[in-house]
Amino acid sequence: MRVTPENLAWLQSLFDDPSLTLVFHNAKFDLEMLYWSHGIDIFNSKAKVECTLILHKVLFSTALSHSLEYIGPKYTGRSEVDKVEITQWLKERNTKRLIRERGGKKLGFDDAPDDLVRRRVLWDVETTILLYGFLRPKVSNVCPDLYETERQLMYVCVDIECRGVVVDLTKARELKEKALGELKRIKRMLNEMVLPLAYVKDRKDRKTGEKVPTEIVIEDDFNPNSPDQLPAAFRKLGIELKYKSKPKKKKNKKTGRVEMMGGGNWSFDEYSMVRYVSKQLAAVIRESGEDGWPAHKFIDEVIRIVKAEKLKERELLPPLVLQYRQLSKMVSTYYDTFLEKAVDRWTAPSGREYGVLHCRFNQSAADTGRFSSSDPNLQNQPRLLGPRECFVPRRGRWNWHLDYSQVEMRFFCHFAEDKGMAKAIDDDVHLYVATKIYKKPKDQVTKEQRKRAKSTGFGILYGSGPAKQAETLTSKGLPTTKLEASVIVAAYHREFPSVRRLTNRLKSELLRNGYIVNPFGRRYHIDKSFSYKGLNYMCQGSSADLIKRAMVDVWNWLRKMGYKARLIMTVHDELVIECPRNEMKKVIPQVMKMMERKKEYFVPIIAEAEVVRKRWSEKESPEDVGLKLAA
DNA sequence: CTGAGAAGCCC
DNA sequence: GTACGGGCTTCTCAGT
Repeated sequence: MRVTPENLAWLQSLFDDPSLTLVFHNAKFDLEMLYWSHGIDIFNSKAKVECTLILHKVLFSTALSHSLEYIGPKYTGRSEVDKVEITQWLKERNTKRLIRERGGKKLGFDDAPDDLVRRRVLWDVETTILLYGFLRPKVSNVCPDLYETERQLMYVCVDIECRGVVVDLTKARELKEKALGELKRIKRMLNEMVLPLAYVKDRKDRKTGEKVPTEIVIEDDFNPNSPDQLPAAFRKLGIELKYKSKPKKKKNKKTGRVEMMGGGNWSFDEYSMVRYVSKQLAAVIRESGEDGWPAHKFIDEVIRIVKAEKLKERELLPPLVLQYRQLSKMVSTYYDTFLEKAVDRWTAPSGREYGVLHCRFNQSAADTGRFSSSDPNLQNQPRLLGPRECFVPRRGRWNWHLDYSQVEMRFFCHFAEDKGMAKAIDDDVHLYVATKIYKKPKDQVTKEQRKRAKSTGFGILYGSGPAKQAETLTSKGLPTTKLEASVIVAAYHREFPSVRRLTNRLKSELLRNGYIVNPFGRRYHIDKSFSYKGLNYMCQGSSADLIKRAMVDVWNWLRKMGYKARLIMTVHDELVIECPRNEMKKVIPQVMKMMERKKEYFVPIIAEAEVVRKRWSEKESPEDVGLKLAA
């Protein structure tokens, strides 16, 4: 079937028919395509749109995959034969040789014989319908409300993605040039230090296929990002390599097996690098990270210290490489991406160029139920460095960032039902935990002790033990042995016995049922060997489902009321609303109210507001802009 | 071209 | 006796 006006009209009529239920697998994709590319009005659909991907997701949040290919055969008994047929057909004809003979043309579905295409599409359609028949009754029993939230959330996502966010491309260009300049300077210094660089590597002989040790010489361009060149550079400068990466227990998404992944290579992450330099330099590296120093300041300071302390010149290698990595990351992951992906560009009267970034928000990617974001990912924009300077509100609007205050900790309190922690949650939980662990009054708890308590609290939330706790604390500049960490963790459990009760409860529930379920009805099937993840899934997942509920409520309310304010993004525990100034007083307090849950849980769940007038990097408090939000 | 591993950015 | 949660993107290198 082709895209013709008649066909589009027919599609629109389907959406307008209140007696219909339209079932898709990954409906969001189709809705977005129909709306964005073909102008179909999906938002006022009278027909009910359902999605088998989401049905599967709410029942099996942690499944390896939610794709039709994966779950179709699994639950409907349909074979993959009809589907594979066309893939096979294409594969046979898309070999390198055949493509070349054809003059570089790669074959697609359009080129395949009609009957193959038809069978392929029919497979999708029939499998989806069968899947719907299987999943929908289960969902109606298990978690109808959760599903309904996710279902409506599809429209919210489509709206957010199509609207996009505005970026200042002139600023991106400026920041990129600046970073490039710094990179040049660092590269010059590094080249001076390490070139020429020689190392030996096993290379496969073209003829025999044997591995032969081969000497490689880097004459004029050292690449700090190269896993081969970096260790060679360290060795050449006489730095003894000490630290190796550790393997991690992971579930292989392809095989579904639990395997040890990675590990065994020389490690040059920041944590290791800091340990290769004197403590004065280590302190600078840490401080610059915490405060987001500009590159030139960092480099100058590092050089100053090496001179002042009469350190060996080679100590410059680790910090310079770290700075090089940071800058190249900013350029390739952020500035370049903005410049490449921004669309609908325009030049303002000021002469600055702007554009719109349409990233994707995926409501079904994370095991816990959280949102993820990609193409580009808006959820990992650096907090302290340049990229946030590029994000600006639309004309005439301010961006309101409404974030839940310590929401995962609050759900943790809720599940543990710990009265002491509950009392301290609106004040300073970490300080409170410190008073208990160290048996000291508030005013005698040192900054360090609070830091340790905070880290321990998160460690517990993440299911970590003494070894990892010690590592984390040490990496944060608080040297801690495994033994010391185990003392702190023990003290934590001594003071908060409710936490052990909670983890035990989750564990036995997991062993009994094979899954645990959060207050919104979302199920987590977790491998027994990963049962320590249960607590985190409950806290992270409940937070995710709460904000998802709020997003749907807010979006529906804004539409109903006819406001111009719009949701433009979410960062896990934060909603961003672009709001015309004349609507702020009405909209923002109401949105916060819709996010908050002051009575439903063991502790109140509350939101806080900040506002962006010019750039994301310059968030202000409501008082700063003279807006008083009613409590 | 794809996949693995390492690194680093976010909550 | 164990063991830090959830994402995404970039780079390099090896093997297809």
